[in-house]
Amino acid sequence: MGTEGNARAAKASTPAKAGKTRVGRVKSAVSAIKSRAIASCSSKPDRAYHHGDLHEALLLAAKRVADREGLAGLTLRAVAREAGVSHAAPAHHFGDITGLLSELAAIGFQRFRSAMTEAAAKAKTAGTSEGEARAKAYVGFARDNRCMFQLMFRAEKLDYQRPMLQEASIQAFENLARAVGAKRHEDVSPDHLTLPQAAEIARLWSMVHGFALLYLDGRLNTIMAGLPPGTSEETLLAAMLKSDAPSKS
Amino acid sequence: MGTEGNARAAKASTPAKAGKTRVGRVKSAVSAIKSRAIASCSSKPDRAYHHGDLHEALLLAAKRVADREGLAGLTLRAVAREAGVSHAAPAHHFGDITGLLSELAAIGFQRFRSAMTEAAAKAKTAGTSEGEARAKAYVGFARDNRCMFQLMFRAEKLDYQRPMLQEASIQAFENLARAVGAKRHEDVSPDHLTLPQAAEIARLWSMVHGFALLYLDGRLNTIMAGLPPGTSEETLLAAMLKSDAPSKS
DNA sequence: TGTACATCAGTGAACGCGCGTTCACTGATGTAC
DNA sequence: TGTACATCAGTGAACGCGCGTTCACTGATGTAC
Repeated sequence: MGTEGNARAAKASTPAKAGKTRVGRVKSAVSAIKSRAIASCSSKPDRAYHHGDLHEALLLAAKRVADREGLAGLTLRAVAREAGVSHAAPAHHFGDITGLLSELAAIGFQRFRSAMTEAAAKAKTAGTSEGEARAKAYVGFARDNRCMFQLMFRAEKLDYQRPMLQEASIQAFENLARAVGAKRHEDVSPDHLTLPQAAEIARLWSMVHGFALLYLDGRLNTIMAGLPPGTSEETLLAAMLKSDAPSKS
Repeated sequence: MGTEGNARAAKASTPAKAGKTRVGRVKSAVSAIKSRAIASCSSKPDRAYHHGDLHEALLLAAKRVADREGLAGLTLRAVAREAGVSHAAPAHHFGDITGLLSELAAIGFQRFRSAMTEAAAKAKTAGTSEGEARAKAYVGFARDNRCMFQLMFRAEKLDYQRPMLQEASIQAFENLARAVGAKRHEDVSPDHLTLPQAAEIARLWSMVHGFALLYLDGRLNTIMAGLPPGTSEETLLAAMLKSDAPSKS
């Protein structure tokens, strides 16, 4: 066992946090982002006193709780129940609820970025619009991972000082910036933006983010109600993207 | 008992209806929307055992609590404390926390709509862009009423079945639809939209809504960090709106 | 090979907290007479 | 004018709930010898 245990050797000298998180402080180091945690449903054999990889199991459990109970039901105790361990166990790994949520959100950002990158790659080979594919993947991720998405963009629940989350979210953003750069046939550096570049990033991001959130909160129903019956959100999204301004370079 | 030693004023006795909310059930009728509740900071004289207008006072208190403590701190007991009444009092007026939040959100939608309408009117007389004025008012409202805005668009906390909230939010939407119609020089009926009309409503709404939320959650900082120091969110918003597609009619 | 030992992941009982809800009660009020 | 009364807004004590946190403890594990 001790699949992660060796990480202990590499004592986390990350200056960010003091000793609250006992186990987790090491595992949540930047490099430790484990996207597999959520993606793969590991079939563990019966576990004994020592779980083996409770850290990952807790993240899986948290995802399940979020999907089932919503964000409000996502507590340390609920996650422990879901994972079948004592309610004090999660605190060992994540310190507190913010630690758990921040790591969960970090994994979410990773998967989010992958979803968009893959969609863009597929569009490229298919010869369709990369930007549109990315936008659809953005909204699709929000739809299929409702709670995860809400969590990722709900600053009050997260600690963006945690390097793991910070890095994951910044990478997702840089991906977006680069995509806009490609669209404009410019070399867009996220660190040095011109106002027109920033405006276009903001415009595309806001548009697709707003659409996703209005959709999740059911506010788009007000629009859908005025359209012919049977029209789907996908149709509306596609029409919206088509009506969007062409990139000016 | 009456340890508070406060005032009384007029009285709002009204016949009863059915339902959980004892007092509130009547007051929360559709027509009873009192935007003054939040707008005016009434300076009541000392009230006695009977408050006079505790219903309104509780809404005022709720707004203050939300501004100070955030959405998570907005509980029936906190509102009661803020208003200086017993913790059981709010249940008399709102039935439960959802009742209080829904009514608060309804008032928010009213003020929200007014803010945009007034901004558009001012722009009209000043000869500047009405649409841009509306968009700036949208984001400005979110900035100045952070928690209220979050509440208004956080479906999980609200009961949109309540007529007061339903009506207020629908009116806000119809206003938006009409504004888009004016921009397109078309007669836009929210009940019968063409797909291009719906797409433009969705595009503008999503854009401005997404911008507001990304701003509130601090996500725009990632963009701002790439711009010359001192650039404000207002500048970015203005640039974004300028880069937006001209309405096609 | 076996044994002794240090490590530490995970347990479970206990604690205090703030919450929503309930309910018998209090007392201010308007109104009927 | 005064009195009696019904109404009901607001009180405050009590209850149960789920939460996070703490901490002494348990026992599986790897390793040194």
